[in-house]
This record gives sequence, C-alpha cells and structure tokens, in this order.
Amino acid sequence: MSELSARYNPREVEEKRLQLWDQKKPFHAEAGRAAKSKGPFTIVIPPPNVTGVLHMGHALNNTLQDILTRYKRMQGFDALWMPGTDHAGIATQNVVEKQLAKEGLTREQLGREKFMERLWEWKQRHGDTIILQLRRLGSSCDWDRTRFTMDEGYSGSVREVFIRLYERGLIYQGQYIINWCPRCQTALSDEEAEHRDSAGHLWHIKYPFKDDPAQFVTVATTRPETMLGDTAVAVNPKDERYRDLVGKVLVLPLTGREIRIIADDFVDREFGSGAVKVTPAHDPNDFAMGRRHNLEFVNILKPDGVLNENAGRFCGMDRFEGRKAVVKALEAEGFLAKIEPHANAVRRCYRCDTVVEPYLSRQWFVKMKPMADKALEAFRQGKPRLQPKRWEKVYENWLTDIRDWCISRQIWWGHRIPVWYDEKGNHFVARNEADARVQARAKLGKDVPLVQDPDVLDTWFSSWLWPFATLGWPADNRDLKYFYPTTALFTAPEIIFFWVARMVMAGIEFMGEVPFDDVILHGTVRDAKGRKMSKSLGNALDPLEIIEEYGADALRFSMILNSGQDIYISKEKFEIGRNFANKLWNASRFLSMNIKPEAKVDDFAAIDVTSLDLASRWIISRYQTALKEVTVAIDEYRYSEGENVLYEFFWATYCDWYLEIIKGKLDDVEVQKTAYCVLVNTLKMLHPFIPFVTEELYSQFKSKETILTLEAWPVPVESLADARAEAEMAVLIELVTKVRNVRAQWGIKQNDKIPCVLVCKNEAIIKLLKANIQVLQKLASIENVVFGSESDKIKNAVAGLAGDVKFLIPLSDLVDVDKEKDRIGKELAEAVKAATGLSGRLSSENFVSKAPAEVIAKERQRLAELEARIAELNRAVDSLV
RNA sequence: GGACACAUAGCUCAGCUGGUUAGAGCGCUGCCCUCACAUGGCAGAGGUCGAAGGUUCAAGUCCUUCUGUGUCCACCA
Repeated sequence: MSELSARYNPREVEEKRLQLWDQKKPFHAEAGRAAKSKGPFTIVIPPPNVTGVLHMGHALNNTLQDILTRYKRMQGFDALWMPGTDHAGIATQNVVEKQLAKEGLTREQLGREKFMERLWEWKQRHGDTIILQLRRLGSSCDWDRTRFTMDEGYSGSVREVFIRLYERGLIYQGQYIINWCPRCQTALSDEEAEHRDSAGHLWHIKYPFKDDPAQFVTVATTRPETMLGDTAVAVNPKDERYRDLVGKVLVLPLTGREIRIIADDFVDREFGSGAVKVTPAHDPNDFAMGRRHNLEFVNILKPDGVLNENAGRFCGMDRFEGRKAVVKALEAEGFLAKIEPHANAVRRCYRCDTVVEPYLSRQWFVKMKPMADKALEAFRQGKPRLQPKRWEKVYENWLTDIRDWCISRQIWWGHRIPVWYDEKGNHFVARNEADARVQARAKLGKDVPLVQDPDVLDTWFSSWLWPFATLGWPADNRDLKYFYPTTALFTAPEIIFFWVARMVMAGIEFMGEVPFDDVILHGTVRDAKGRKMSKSLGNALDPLEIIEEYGADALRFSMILNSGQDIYISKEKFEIGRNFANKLWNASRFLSMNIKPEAKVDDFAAIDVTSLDLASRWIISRYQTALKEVTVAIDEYRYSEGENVLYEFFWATYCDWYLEIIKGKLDDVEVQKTAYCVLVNTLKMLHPFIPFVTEELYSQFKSKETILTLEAWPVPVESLADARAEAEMAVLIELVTKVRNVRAQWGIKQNDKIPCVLVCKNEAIIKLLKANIQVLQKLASIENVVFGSESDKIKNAVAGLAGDVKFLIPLSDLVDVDKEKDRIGKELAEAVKAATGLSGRLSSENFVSKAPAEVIAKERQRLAELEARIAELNRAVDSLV
C-alpha cells in the first residue's frame, strides 16, 4: 500500500470502483442471495423524469437511499434497490415541443406517429444519461432491473389497472368542469393546477331587470369575460334583500340574453352584493349550481383559450384580451358599477405556469373515496409511518377530503387510454383492439368500426403502480412475492399527494398491502440564500461538476452533514467532505507505513486487551460507543447525526488523539493491531456514506477486488466498553489541553520541551499521571515533570529544579457545586418516584398532589440537609480561593 | 381563510424523552510546512439559546402569548 499518495485523488479512485462494480454486479439482489440472509429489504427509487439531468435534489434523494441500502446489505439483508425512470407525460412532451418549435414545427404538423418517434428518441438519449449520473453518485441500485414507466411490461400493468378499476366501478367517464391548460391544451388534475396568489381586481357589474331596465342587480367577478357565459344570477334563499326577486328575469349586458334569478344555499350573503353571476361552463361552483337548477351551459372558450362564437362580438379574442374588451364595453355602456383591487389565488399549470381555465369537458376519472377510505384505515393502524411525523396530518387530511382524480390527458406522450369507441359513442374498455372488437360484436351483434380514445393517461397513473409494477405485476412471480412490500420510501414532501398517497391506495387495491413501512420526507436543496435551486434562477449547482471537482464522496458527505430540514448549500461546503476523505486517506496511509502484516486483524477478539495501554483500551471503548450510536442513527433515519458521530470519532478522537499518542508506541504489535482494527471497522461504518474512498482503502488493506458493501456490518461487543479507561483518558486529555493552553499563553514554542511542576491534591490522579508520564510528556511537550500535593513539597521541588522551572500548573479537583445541586434534585425526584410509583414534574398538579404527603415531606427534609451540605462545600471552596 | 414548521456563535446547523461548563463546520485571531495529512496541527476570541410571561429543585428543551421567516392546503364569486 506504499503507493498511496499524500493527497487523495477521487476521480481516479471513483472511476476504478465504478468499473469494478460494473463488472462484478455486487448490487444484484435476489431472494436468499445474501450469505446469511436476514430476509428482504426493498427500496424503489422515485423514478427521475427523463426530461432532464441529475440535479442536487436527486443527489440528496439518492444518497439517502444508498446509505440505507448499503447498510442493510452489509447487515445481511437481500437488499434490492429498484432503479428506473418516469416518462413524465406533459413535462417531456413540452420539452420536445419546444425543440420542434425551434424548427418552426408543431406536433400537429408533424403528426402523432412522427411526434412519438421524436419523443422516443429523446427518451433514448436522456433516459440513459440520468441513470449514468446516478451511478456516478455511487448509487448501489440493481441496474439490470432498470425500469421505465412506458416499457412494454410496465404499460401492460397500467392497462391492467385501468381495466380492473373500471370493472370495479372505480373508473368513470363524464362531462365535468376540469382544470384546463390552454397552452398544453389538456386537462389537469387538481394537484397539477397549483394555486398561486396574484393581485387581481373585482369588477362590479350591473345586470338590469327585463321589465324595468332602470333597476338592476349588481354582481361581482374576478373574471369579467366569463359573464358572456352567464345563464343565471344566484342569491341566498335566506337573504331578505332578494327574497322577492327570485324568479325575476334579468338581461345580460353585452349579449342581451335573458337570465333568471335563482336561490341557492351556496351563495354567501356577506360577500359583495350578495348576488352571484352563474357561469356553469366556466366555474366549478357554478357548474354544480347549473346541475342543481337545470341551467344552460354556455361555453365561451375554444381549447386554446380564445373566445368562441358564443362570445358574440368578442369572438376570436384571447381570453385576457377579451377581458379588457369586455370591461371596456361594460364601462362604455354604463354597466360597470366599480372596480376594486382584489387579491386572489389563481390556478396555474404546474408544468408551464399558464393560468388554468375551469373548462367543461368529457374526461375519465377515478373514483377515489373507496380507495382513500382503505388507505385511511391502514393509516390508523400505523401504515405507513411518515417522517417527520408532522406530515402525517397533511397526508390524513388529503385522504379525508379527497376528490376524484381526472386521469385523461389530451396529449400524446403517455399510455393510451385502453378504450375503443364505435360511431355511436359506445365505449369498450379492453386490453387491446381485438378484445374491444369481441366486446363490440357481443354487444351489437355485428362488427363495427372502432376508434381508440386519442387521449393518454396522467403520468401519475403509471407512477402510482411503481412499487409493484416494477416487480412484474400482474404476473405472479417470486420477486414480487419476496420483495413486496418495500421497506422505505425516500421522497420530497411536495409529492405526498401526487405520488405517495396514491401508491398506498394502489398498493392496497392490487396487492392487498401498503407498499412501504416508512416514508421519509426530506427537505429541499436550496442555495446559500435559501432560494430553491433552479435552472431559471441560475443558482443551481450541478452535481456532476461537484463530483468532478470534489468527488462523489465529498458531495454525498457534505450534503448529508448539512441536511437539516431544508438544505442550504454552496460550493464551499463540499470542502468538508473532500477534506474528510483526504484525512481518511492519510490516516490509512500512515498505518500502511507503520504496520506489520501480522497486525492486520479486523476482529477485536484477536487483540490481547488485558496487555493494552490506556489509550488503546480507550479507543476501543470509544469505537464501541460510536458503532452503537451510528447504528441507532441509521436505523432511525437520522443520517446526518450518524455521519456526525463518525466525523467526530474518526477525526477528533482517532486521529487527533489516538494516532498522536501511539506514535511513540508503534513497536508494540498489540497497539498496531488496535490501530488497524479500529480503522478498518470505521471504514466499514463509513462505507454507506462515502462508498468510494472507503472501499478503495479497505481493498488496499485486503485484496484489490474486495467489495465493501458485501462485507459484514460490525457488531458491538459489550465487554469492550471500558468506562474506567474513558474516565482516565478524560483526565489525561484535560491535563494536556490545560498545559498546552498555558504554554500558548506564555508564548512558549510548541517544540520547546520544558520542565514542569504539576500540582494536584488527589493521590489517585497523581498515580494515573505518573503511570502515563510518557504520553503526557509527548503530547504536552514537557520534561522533568514533578508532582506536588503539598505546598512545602512544591517549594522543595521548585528549588530542586532551580531556574529551569517555567511554570506550575495547579490541577483543580474541587467539588462542582452546581453539578451536586442537580444531582440532589434528580435524586429527590427519583426517591419520590421510587416511594410512590409516580413520575413526572414535581409540580402541584401532576406530581406532589398524587404522592403521599409524608413521602414528599421526608424527601424534602433530605433535600434540605443536602442543600445545607452544599452550602458548607461552598464555604470551603471560597476559603480555598 | 385553514394547517404546520422554524428562530441557538458573523454564517450553516447539532442539541433525541427537561439534569455536567450550550457543541460542530466554515469564517476570524495567534503560533506551527513536527518524518500520515497545510484539503494539516495546536491554542484562542465569539452565544442574555427571537421577545415577554408561566410550570419545575432544575428550562435552549415543557405551557401561553407576541414578533419574524418559510412551507403546504383552500371552489367564496
């Protein structure tokens, strides 16, 4: 291992490791493959969209998954991490359409077939890129299983689900108000239409009565152009002001259409004038009212957001242009009562940010309530758990107030809806056209021409099947049985509704089981100023650039160390990870230069602990603690904490103290063994976090082709915890620090060995210091140490050393009064608890009143005595100072 | 309009069920290129734990109110 250079070169090492992993496929999972299999462990990747390249969010998300997967694999689970990508319907289609636009083409001009070819080309090129990038990050996915939501097999699962849901009465087609994006020209689900606050206006318009044009009713609206589609005015039936007017006829300005005043409970008497214009074809509430009152539905918009012939003289105008024109006309003709500023939330397309129109159209829907109820039932039994817990309420609320899911999209990139129509509009839900024909023949008694529904399914209608469709469902196979349900899902809170909740529903519906035990919702990656990283803001850090410059380990390490709620990251942060990897490299290099082959043991059982020096017993004990803490932290998904423990242990404890101490003791083979054993096991613990450098170093010590993720995770050994060694080392460390401090203050150079008198009244401590005098001398750079416990002895000692003595160091071993007080208080609480069985705060309500008075009195008496003793100690301390 | 989260050193954050002297990294100051590492070592300065009350022997930690910041949800025109 002598070829190790003084500086760690991540690029070289990572390339080498990636090649090895590619060859040996150590991440392949199958039932019972692990040496001593502990059973299945499964994660499915949140499939990245094929639209883009790896961003920091992916880097975080996949690092988290990789940490757990590598850890579980080391623990002996058959660890499967299922990779794949998502076709991302609208998003991908938009990107390719933009590309076309540059060539001056539209998708209609190109035609469906040619356009789809372009999309598949895009997918071929970009789908593989992101997978490659995930590999460079170190992700230990079972790459041979990589799935794509539009793969043939996967598409079959999607069709199957549609058909089964239809057969179960959970899918229906209907004419409803949906969210329509005039730019994408497709329907959107409620989740895809995001509310965004905007400063708008409230226009008050006068609607005159037919039989008395001088009188009018005033209505208010934020979208004045929709008045062209009004077919009623509604008031609250309990509203005194309008009671007598219900049923009267008004004349709709600008159109001359006669509309009636209706009464409906929906209307809020307090808002505006208390009268509402009703536009059943362009507002979801009005739509409902329209149904209740049998109103006419007047659609005034074309799919592209341009006013149609129903808009009369405004026909041909864009909706926003039309808005201005309508207002102008109303004003000119005296119908505009007033305009006031009004803040309201406008829905926008989550893919292109265009203002969405509530639009009347025929779409396919999934009836959600029955599935949501089952999901709620499971949730109440604790499945899945969400972390952090606060998201559970959000999740529960959404399921409770669920609305039906509009799943048809008027785009081309996606799964074609498996429905065929005949000329009369009968529909046949079928696995393929041949089946549809069979159905049609059975129903109609003859062959008729059939046309498939031109629409495709919402992209999430395929994503929600991800945990089982990737395993081959509906085919009943061994993998599906073994690896489903999965263990944990790592994702961002933004997609709890889009994805997480729906996966739960699909999992229960088709597999009879919630698809994961734990859902870990991690934060968003932001820049140093707290802004979301995005291409348009220009503040996005490119993970690949970071990998090039600092290494994938550095990227992973720094990111995890910084992960709190949200992650604020800037380029300099990656130095921490880079430096840590370098430190690890150099410590290993140090050992490789100083250790005999026979000292290379990786089991503590091979070390004769009884013969070990204090520092070695101490580092073994500290290692045990670190191991336990890291294991618990990973089990509880607190990775940054686990990483922090390792960082502290390895750098501050192992390198800064232990390695420095043993530099004078390296001729002792047992010490060599200890140093090596702790290092090698620390490499194992670090491996899930920084897989490249740890495996490289590990294999340098072992054989070149060792795969560290297949080695066993270390197991703590209780008997190696050594409280005495820890206490003794704490004293040594404190003393050394103190001496160094004094030296620095007195301006003594670090290499200058100086004589020294240590003053201490505690015989046990003096004994300890004498036993470890070499360590003391080395680390504190002192010599001719004299211990003094009484003033005359000190005087003699100083006299003996004559002019050489630079300073005296008194070691305080006085009682810490505050600490004593705390101890007494705790004792009191515990004593009362022991006597009464009650625990809690010693407050009047919840503790004292429940505990028998005499117990409290007795304990309080004791407390008083103890406090008196403290007062005494206080005086003693004061007199010493 | 509803729900939630956060506020700790100049900056980014730890601090889990209340209990030693509130920690780390970066930055800053001073001294060191000491034979693993200057992507390093040693030492140091810097905090009324957002504000005000309260509970407790004990509060950064629990309760109430306020202020500030952020996130999610929402069919009041």
